[in-house]
Formats: sequence, structure tokens, C-alpha cells
Amino acid sequence: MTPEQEAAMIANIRQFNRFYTMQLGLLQQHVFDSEYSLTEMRVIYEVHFNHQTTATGIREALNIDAGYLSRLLRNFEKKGLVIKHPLPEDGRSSYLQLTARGRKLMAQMNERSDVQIRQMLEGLTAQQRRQVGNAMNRVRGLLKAPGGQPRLEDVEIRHGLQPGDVGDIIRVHGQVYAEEYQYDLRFEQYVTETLHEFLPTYNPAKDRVWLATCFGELAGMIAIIHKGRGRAQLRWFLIRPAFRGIGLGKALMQEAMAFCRTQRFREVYLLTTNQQQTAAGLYVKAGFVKTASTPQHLWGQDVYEERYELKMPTGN
Amino acid sequence: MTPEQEAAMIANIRQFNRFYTMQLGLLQQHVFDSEYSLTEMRVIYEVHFNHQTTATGIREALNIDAGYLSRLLRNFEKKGLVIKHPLPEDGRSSYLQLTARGRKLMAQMNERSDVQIRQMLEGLTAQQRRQVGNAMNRVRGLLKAPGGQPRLEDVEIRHGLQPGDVGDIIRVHGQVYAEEYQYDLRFEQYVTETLHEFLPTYNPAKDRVWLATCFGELAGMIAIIHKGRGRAQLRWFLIRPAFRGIGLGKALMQEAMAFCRTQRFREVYLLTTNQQQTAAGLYVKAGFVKTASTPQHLWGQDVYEERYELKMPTGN
DNA sequence: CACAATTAGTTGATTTTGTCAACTAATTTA
DNA sequence: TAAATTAGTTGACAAAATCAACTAATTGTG
Repeated sequence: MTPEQEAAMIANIRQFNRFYTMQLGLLQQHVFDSEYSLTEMRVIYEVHFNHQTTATGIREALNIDAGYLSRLLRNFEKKGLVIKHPLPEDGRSSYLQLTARGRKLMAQMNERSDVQIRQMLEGLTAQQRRQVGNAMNRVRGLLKAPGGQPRLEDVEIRHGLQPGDVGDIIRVHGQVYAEEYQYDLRFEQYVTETLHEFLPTYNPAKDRVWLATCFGELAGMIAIIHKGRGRAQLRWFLIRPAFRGIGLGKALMQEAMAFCRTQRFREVYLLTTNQQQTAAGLYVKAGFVKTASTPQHLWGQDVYEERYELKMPTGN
Repeated sequence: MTPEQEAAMIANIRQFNRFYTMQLGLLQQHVFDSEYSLTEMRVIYEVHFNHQTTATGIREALNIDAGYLSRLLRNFEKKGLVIKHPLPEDGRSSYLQLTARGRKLMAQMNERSDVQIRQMLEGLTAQQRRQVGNAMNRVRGLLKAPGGQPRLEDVEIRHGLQPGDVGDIIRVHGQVYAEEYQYDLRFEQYVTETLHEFLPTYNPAKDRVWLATCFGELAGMIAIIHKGRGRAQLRWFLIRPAFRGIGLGKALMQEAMAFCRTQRFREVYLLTTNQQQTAAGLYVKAGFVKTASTPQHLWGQDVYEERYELKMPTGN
């Protein structure tokens, strides 16, 4: 990056900071017309979030004056929002905890915050809202904030191809395999070919492509393609690294298997290589058995191309 | 979107708000250890940014007490940061302007803000930094902030296909044409086919694909494909709606034409439809002439397929 | 056109918010 | 065991923000 580009980029972030400061309405000292100041609410939040924290813990987290904090806490105690539990191992400190009343206040504040957020999102389509969330998660994830791990509940699994999906499937395959196995352009070309070959025969009644998205961002995918005579091929099974370890692979595999059962496929097969170890585990767990392994030079790599097969239990 | 998903999404944004409040260090009332408070700096910034604004303008923009602002401004005037120009048409108001000293203070603050931003980006790769900027722009753009229009200086034009580029080209074509002309999956299939057809013959010495990216996000693209006997085809020329009107199409076209000249192509042609009016303008400006127009039923649409040709000036 | 109503900005009085330094008491270090 | 450190408290005070009463210019209205 040239110095000019870096300066442009920093100016851009500075603008975002100003914009977002405005958006948050952080200049108002009384949050959401409550009787509590921003600082007070931040203390309440800190007590709630870091359970079993002490005054010093809060002081360090929020970087506020010890004397000021002392008074704030005494006030909260007087109002019955916070309760102190003296520490047995240190007579100077106390654990802090929200009372039921304090938690109720928190909940109220969250509600008001939600109102603010809803206003912010007003006039946006569902897709755009997802994009906002997604972009925020990206900022937060990149700036190494805690809690950046996506949750399975936030991942939406849908099927059917919408505009951009075909390209997105290819893009994610190209990027992930380049990053993880140093596959080159030839691999992305291969994926393009598989989709080009599939699309003209795509029959939504017999073929199904599932896309897992998280706030609009493609998180993973899987597909079942009918091959005639009760056979089907499982394709394009991939979970992006950031979304691994949350059970998404399993969820997608379950969708695919459920579809295979309703379609009464007798046999499902798939092709992969010996390098895709994590996926292989999921194949085996789903009942697939490795039936062939042949050395190949594919996409500039020496790999074993492997074939897995699954005999479906014939329901009666 | 189900109510549960909406709640999850709002909770997610709330978390981002808390995270970013923290990130900005907005609880500190003295910005960057200066002798000025956050509010004071926001006033200075507002005077700088909205030139020829009045006290009321600032009061409305920042939503602060009129009396408080009055005192702040008097103080700034006393310190020689701001100057008042009485309004001829209204004896009660004055235009506000930063003095040279006030602008110097602004610049200093920007520098300190830049330091903060650099710290924030510390430890990120160039690509990750671009992603942060990109994601912020997306948030800002979606939440309809002013100044959301990207700048041509922030757009990087590169050539050569990197992992994910092929998929991204297809994805953007699919999405943009679906949004603007209601083309369906068949169009994305067609684009996939064109790339599938091109890739095996791709010769970086004779073919060139340019990608315009803005903080990591694909903004537009163009390609020149050699066809033998001094002929070449211009393909995949597209600017995403958000990046139109900033001269990006022109810049990409110039790159392409310059390449055609160095390659000494005698003739360049392209295929498009009568629906792509904006692009057609750029083709004509670059010297292309429409040579054929045939009615077709393509991708579920009745269109005229048009052919444009450009005879290259033979340099000696 | 005159007079009431409104608007832009100012000023005094006051409250809220945050800071600093001196302090106590418990705990740790030397 | 004494000195140093740490957690938290308190008093004095400064800075930031609010409220209400005010002036002067401008606008609206009968």
C-alpha cells in the first residue's frame, strides 16, 4: 500500500468514526432520556457483564477516576441497583453484583437501545439489514474484539439459487482453497466448470443447493445433484474457516441427508481429495464409506482423488 | 426475517455499538489529551466542515444547549480559533469561520486521530485493513450517511486473476443485472459459461482482465480477450451502481484501450444489448461503432443483441 | 403599519459530571 | 516487622452541561 493510499484509508476511517459517533448519539450525556448518564450506564453494564468484578476491575475497564467511581457505586447501592459482597480473601474489596432492580434497569436500557437501532435500520430491506450486521461483524472481527465468533443461530440456511449465488459459490471455493491448500487459478476454473456443467441440467425438484449465510455473507454450502437411477452426487460442501467449529457443517449435512431420504435416493456419492480431512470426518459420520483413492495431479497439486459412497437405508 | 432472527441481529448491532464506543474511547472527555473537550472539538469540526454556518446551525447539528454553545464560541473567539462575520441580512446572527489557528488545531487533532486509527489497525495485513475500510464504508453507505460516495482515488485498478476473482466477476454480474434488468439465473449461467469458455485459453500475455476494487470490494471490471488475426473482444465491462458517476468506467476503458494499442490490435469488438445504455455511451466515446442489432430472446428477456466495433488507428 | 409572536443569541444561577489530592485500612514486599 | 503498595473513600474543587430569564432583531398577523 502506498503512503497516499494509506492516508486515504485512514481519512476514510476517521470519517467513519465521526459518522458513527454521531449515529450513536454519544454526545448526549443522558442515555435514552433516562436519569442515568452514559458513564453510569457503562458502569451498570460492566457490573452486569463481568460478574464477580470489583471496583478496580471496573475502574480499569472504563478508565475512570477511582473517587468518582466510588461515589457512583455508593449511589447505586443506595438506590438498590447494585449489591456488594465483601471478598473473604481481601478485606478491602468487594464483588459487585446487580440486584433484580439493577437487571431490570439493564433490560430497559437494552430495549431503548433496540429502539434506537430499529430507527437506524428503518427503511432498509431485510437484505440490507443483514449486510449492515455482516459489515459490523467484519469490523469487529478484524479489530480483534472478543465475541467475534459467529453463532449458529445467526446463520440462515436456505436453498435455491438467487442472483449472485453461483458466482459466490465459485468465489468462496477459489478463496478458501487458495488460502488453505495453495490451489491456484486452475482450481477456481475447475469449480467454474462444475457449475457450468450443472446449471443447464438444474432441476429444482430433484437437485438442491443449500447456502448458509450469516448476515448476508456466505458462510458455507452443500448440494445434492440427482444422477438418475436412484443415484445422487453430493457437491460443493464447504464451510468458510471463520464459520467452522460451530456445528454448521453438521447442520448442512443433515439438510442434505434429509433431502436424499425424501427423494428416496438409493446411493449418494461424492468426490474429494485426501487433503480435505475435516470434511472427510463429516462424510464418515454421515455414513459415507471411502471406495476409491487414486493418485492424480490436479490443479497443480499431487493429491489422491477419493470417492466416497453412501448406501441409503431403503425405508421399506 | 423471523422475529427471532431480527432480535439476534439487533443484539448483534448493540454489541457492535458497545464495542465501537469502547474503541473510540469516547468516555474520555478530553480528546487525545488536548485541552479541549469532546464537545468543544465537535463544535470546531462543525465550524470547519459546514462553512458559513451560524450558531443555530451548530446547535441543531450537535443538539447542544444554546447558552452553552454561546459561551463555547465566545471562548473560541477569545482564543483566536473562530471568527464571527455578522450576517448582513440578519443582525442577530453571524457566520462562523475557523481562523488559521483554528484550522491548525483541526489538523493537529486529525493527526492524533490518525495515530489512534493506526493503533487500531496495528497487526493487520494490508488486505485486512482494506477489509476494515470496506466494511465501514458499507455500514456508512447503508445507513445513508452523507459523503458515502466513494472516491476514485480510493479505487485500485489491478489486472490478473487472484483467487476468488472469477467467482466475484460472476457474482457481481448476476447481482447487478438481476437488480437492474430483472435478468434471472439464466443470465448468471451465461456469464459462468463465458468464463468457463475463456479460462482454458487465458494467456496473461495476450488477454487482460482488470478488476477495480475499493477497500477490497469489487467495484467494476473490464477485460480484453485476444481472438487472433489482430482482433480482440472487450468483455465483462461493468461498474457496480454504487461506484458509478465517479469516472471509474472511463478509467477502466482507458486501461483497456491502452492495452489494445500496445498489443497492436487492429480491431476490437464487443457484444451487448440495447438495455445497457450507460455502457453504450462509453463505448461510443471510446470510438466504438454499432455494426449490428438483432432481436433475440435471451435470459428470459426480449432484447436486441448489439455488436459494436472499433477500428484501431494503426500507429505507422 | 403596529404590535404580538418568534427567533438568534446572551447571561446568571445552578446542577451534574469529572478530577485531584489527601486520607484510611488491608495486603504485599523487603 | 517496617516500608511500600493497593483498594477504596472522602473533601475540595474544576469543568461541563442545563435551565430559565433576558435582549435584540426579525417575522407574522389583523
